[in-house]
Amino acid sequence: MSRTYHAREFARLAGVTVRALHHYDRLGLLQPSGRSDAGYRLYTDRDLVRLEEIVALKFIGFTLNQIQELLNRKNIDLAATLRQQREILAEKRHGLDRTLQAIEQAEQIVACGEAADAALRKIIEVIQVQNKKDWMQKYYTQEQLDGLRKRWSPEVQEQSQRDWAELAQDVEAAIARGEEPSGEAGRLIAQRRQNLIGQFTGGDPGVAANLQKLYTDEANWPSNFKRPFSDAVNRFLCEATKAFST
Amino acid sequence: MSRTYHAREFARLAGVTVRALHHYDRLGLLQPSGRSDAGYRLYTDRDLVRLEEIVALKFIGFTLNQIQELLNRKNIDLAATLRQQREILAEKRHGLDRTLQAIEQAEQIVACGEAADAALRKIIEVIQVQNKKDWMQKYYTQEQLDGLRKRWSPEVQEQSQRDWAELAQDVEAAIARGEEPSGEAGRLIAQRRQNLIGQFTGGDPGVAANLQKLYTDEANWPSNFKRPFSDAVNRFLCEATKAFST
DNA sequence: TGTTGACCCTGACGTAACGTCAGACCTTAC
DNA sequence: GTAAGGTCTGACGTTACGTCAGGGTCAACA
Repeated sequence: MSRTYHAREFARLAGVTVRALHHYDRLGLLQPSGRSDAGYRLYTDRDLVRLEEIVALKFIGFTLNQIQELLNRKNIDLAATLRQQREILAEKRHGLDRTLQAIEQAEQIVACGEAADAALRKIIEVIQVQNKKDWMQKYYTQEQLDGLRKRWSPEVQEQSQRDWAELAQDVEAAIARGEEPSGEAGRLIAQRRQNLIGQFTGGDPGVAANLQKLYTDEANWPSNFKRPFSDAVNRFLCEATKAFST
Repeated sequence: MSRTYHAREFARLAGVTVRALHHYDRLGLLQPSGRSDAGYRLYTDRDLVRLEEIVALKFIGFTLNQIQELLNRKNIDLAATLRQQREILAEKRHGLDRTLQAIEQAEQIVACGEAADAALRKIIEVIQVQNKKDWMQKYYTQEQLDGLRKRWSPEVQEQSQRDWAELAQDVEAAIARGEEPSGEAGRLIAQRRQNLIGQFTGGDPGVAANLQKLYTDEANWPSNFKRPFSDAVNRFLCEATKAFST
């Protein structure tokens, strides 16, 4: 009843190649039930079941090593395995989405008639922004991130970027005019800084604390992370804040 | 003005490793502008521009070989390049989506308390269905596929599958009773077949013609494509159709 | 001057999952 | 007997580097 198959026929049953069968054989992942006198591999229906399991697990993204472990250890928790694999693939898809966004933004720039290197720079920027995001997320709890996402729409974000840039300019101007951080100009600037930070934290002291932690941890910043202010501006801001912290 | 960088420093500027720089050097993808007396690689700001281009192109999914071609050939059509790459990535994401769906269906089966192999078989089934879809799509034009998608909801599809299965059973019964394809039973069956095909084609003669082409092209069917009817049923259907084709 | 520690070099091997020869053997049909 | 088609093993190629291993360089410090 249980007939045997030669390599080619058996391979076609599961939609793989003969060479793949050789490969699985050498790995010990699927060894044929027997050999003919001439040394030909002879597979059976039981082998087919195993091969189909292998194909299925490979399809959902496991490596051959993982499959070997899964199939050897007898009582696999398939539910957990599937969930874990689903999460990994979902993460991958998320990464693809972000890459696609980067390309789309670059295409926009090309469409606007900009030069090629401007578009490539845009991609680099998107990469860096995303790296930055990933890295910053480590500093906040999941709830804080959820709150931030609600509060921090792209428009708000852009406005905030402009506000900070303007603040930086004004600080430079103040320094150029020889103002002291402890003077009236310093007070105004410290206040504006307070407001901007408040906008970001949304009044949440936990977020504020973590922002502080992130900011003072400069030693651990990723290398290609550009610092927001020049040293001089930074010092002025610090001094002003110290002088007028309520 | 234009200072030079040693490997480590230069690598950090673009967020890559020293070993990657060695690699790009050997490939000729990015050769340092100079070497120190001791043989150390010396990179310049111009090298940095190139490295950043490389990183950007790599990020959006090009291989190093492709990048080399792109950067060497001077006037790249970046717009076309980006579009093409976007399409490739979109296709990849689509594949991921389908894999995720397969996992979710398998999880459902596990959640229903079924055994592990039932879940894995489900995955295999999903793979085969998708392969089948991909393969069948080659036989229809884009417009025909659009029309089919509208007409062919999952429910309709399931109903159709049941109808075909029922028809096959009735044919087997007719054969068992010794009925002739040219008899009254054959006429009824030929009519039911006509109706089912009409349901699929939606009356579109182009779709009907391509379905016919697909069906008669059995020699080219993928190997793991299971044929819908047994030979006997198939023959009966053919004869009946021939006898009563209007 | 010698030494330490931080860099740098090249070359060779490893990775994952097979594909692609190359050289040799088996089977079967005409 | 031979020609066609299937099978075997072994070796190298693929991608983008990581990881040693063995050996040189540079700056500072004792």
